[in-house]
Amino acid sequence: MSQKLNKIFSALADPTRRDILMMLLEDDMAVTDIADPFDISLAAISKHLIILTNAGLISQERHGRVKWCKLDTEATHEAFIWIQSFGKLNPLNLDSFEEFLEKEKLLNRSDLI
Amino acid sequence: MSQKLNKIFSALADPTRRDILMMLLEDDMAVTDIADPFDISLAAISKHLIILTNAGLISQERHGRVKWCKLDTEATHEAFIWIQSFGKLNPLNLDSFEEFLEKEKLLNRSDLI
DNA sequence: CTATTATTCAACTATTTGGTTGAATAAAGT
DNA sequence: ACTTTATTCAACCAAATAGTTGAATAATAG
Repeated sequence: MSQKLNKIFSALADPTRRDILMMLLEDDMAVTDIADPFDISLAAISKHLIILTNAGLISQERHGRVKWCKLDTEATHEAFIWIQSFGKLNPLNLDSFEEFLEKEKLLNRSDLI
Repeated sequence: MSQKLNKIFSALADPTRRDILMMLLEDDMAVTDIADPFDISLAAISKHLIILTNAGLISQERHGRVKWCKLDTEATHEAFIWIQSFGKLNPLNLDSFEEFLEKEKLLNRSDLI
């Protein structure tokens, strides 16, 4: 469990990997398509995807020569309940990620860097 | 915001730091007392505390020569809502961390390593 | 069969991380 | 004043991380 949380949180610690997860919120994607918007090599993206897979945050399935990546919410759930255990939190009932982003923009504008 | 999440998640990625946070759930503590149960140097613990502070996960307040550390749930909250934005999660209503741990033991015993 | 496309491997590099030790600072206790 | 206690600083080290490039593998298309 500790090992698993290590992997989950260090996977989430990288902004490229968080971006990838957000892209996968919209739809499952192939490795090359995931790499497209980024300015780093395909090999680097491939490594990120392996890290996300080992953390259980995504799963990959090969179909022919294309490897499809999809979100796997189970690990996310695990991190979620770990954090929630700290209590004193206000769980939100957001219907969508867009709503979340909007609130972030309004509340934390100073913080965007 | 991205910067802040980088710091929060990489702070949470280290098991020593997560242990420290769990200790602080019980009560505020001085640096030396936090270091006591660990097998690493006081200087190493001091560094961990600086990382937790920079991530906003704890706050430190000096009283005389003793520096008291306390949980700061705001940053935790931020990570929480980020993760929650992935949806498809089952927020739990745990009354205590003990209850959380018990469930973890029962459900994930295979996973303790 | 050959070329193209999708993905990963291998070797390498620079930077970051988590640890060490010994010295430094700062506040209290005697 | 001197000693002890609490914490951090500085310099160092080993291992991990995120990136690179070029070659390798594997499946599809022509």
